[in-house]
Amino acid sequence: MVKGGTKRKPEMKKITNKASRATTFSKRRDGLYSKAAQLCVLSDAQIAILATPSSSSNSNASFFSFGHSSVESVVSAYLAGQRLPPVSSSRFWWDDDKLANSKNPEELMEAMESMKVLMSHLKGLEDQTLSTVDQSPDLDEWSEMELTQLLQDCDDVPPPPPLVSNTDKEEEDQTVSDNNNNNSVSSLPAAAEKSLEEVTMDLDFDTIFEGLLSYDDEDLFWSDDLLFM
Amino acid sequence: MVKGGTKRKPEMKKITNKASRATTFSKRRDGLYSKAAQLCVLSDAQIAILATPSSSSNSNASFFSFGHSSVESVVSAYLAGQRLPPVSSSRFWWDDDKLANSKNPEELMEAMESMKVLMSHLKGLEDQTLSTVDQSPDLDEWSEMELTQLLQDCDDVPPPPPLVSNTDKEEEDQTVSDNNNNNSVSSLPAAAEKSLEEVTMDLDFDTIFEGLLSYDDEDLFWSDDLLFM
DNA sequence: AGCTATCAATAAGC
DNA sequence: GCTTATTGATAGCT
Repeated sequence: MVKGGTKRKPEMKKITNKASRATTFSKRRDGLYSKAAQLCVLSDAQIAILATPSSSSNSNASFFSFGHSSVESVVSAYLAGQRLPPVSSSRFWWDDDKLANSKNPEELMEAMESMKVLMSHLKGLEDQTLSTVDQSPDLDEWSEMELTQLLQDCDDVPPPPPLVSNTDKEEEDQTVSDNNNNNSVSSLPAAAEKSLEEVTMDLDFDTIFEGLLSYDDEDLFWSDDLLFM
Repeated sequence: MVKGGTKRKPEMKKITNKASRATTFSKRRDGLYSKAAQLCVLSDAQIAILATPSSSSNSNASFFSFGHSSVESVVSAYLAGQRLPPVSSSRFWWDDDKLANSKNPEELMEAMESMKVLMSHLKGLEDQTLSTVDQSPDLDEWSEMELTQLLQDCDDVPPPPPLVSNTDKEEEDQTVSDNNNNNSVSSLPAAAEKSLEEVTMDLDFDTIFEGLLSYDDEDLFWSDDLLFM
């Protein structure tokens, strides 16, 4: 039969079939990242994209960053996003209303400490991997090293339970520090059980590269700002 | 003559002509936001995009958010991004290396305070505008109210100068608290001099809507999660 | 800002 | 995952 040609203008509403929805999300997200990468190269811009699939999906949230952004700022934002309960209305715990309204200095200090610890670990992570990154663009190699440390660090960083509001509508919501919760859309401990290749996939660095490299090689341009990747 | 038809496959490298680069950035950014909005509707996903044009451009950074994200988390992230010097390698001041390595409790507390003030003001902003938002989808109306407060708040929030690293290569870099610095890519005080419509443009809420509404009306679907906008 | 010829993204089917 | 007809995005022009 014809392999294409049956394509019709899709209705702009939520795709009911779960498998189709996941496929569409994956395809279109790749397209979105590719577009963003092109825009960055053409216009010398900085772009960051955070994409979280619907909670009924099995895939994890992925983060995309391009331009001048450093690796650790990407990972930092990614990590920070991971610390949320699946259906929280605020994307980062420091956006939480309780924290915004808090008059308790200790609570604020605790939040700041959590952030400091997170950043310190990310900084150490950077120092540890910098030499490998600079000499080779081999993603799998340094991603493995980075992620090993990343996942290790994650267990060491105390999450700030009093700062994360309990979501009103999620009955099965457990504590943030529950490391064995596989139902979480994108908990790091769950991710640790996957192969490192899969985790790298979730970070979508390879998707970014595929998108860029799919362009004709002779047309491809690497600016200094992109070389750190 | 023919109006189209001269299009050729563009080289994937930085566009040298400044005007063309700005045009391309604007067009492709709109396309990117439109794609993101479609992906959100089709796949029930949450997407956030932060796009900063090249520093030689006159246009401001814009932020895009869709899905479950609340308005204030969008504005919060937008505001936070604005507080950076133009060519800083870290996107948010709390990602700064100095802060990450700091052993000074006062410095950390100061950072936390800045963040708290920022969030408190954004919370108050939300309370003030909530009634207007709920009853009407008229963007210009509540955006004007919100932005008036937003710009007011901005002057009240003390920036954290010791926490922002001095960029190595920017000689003309001034202090962050210099409210009259028009060379800043996207300083809020500079934005305040524009009409409120233009500022709203920078926030790109209307672009988002245009993108969605350009679809055939009968095919358009509004989920509950989108109604808050 | 608007137009249209090209070219890229992708929905449906293997 | 791979393929291809179709739809959508957009470069160059005005």
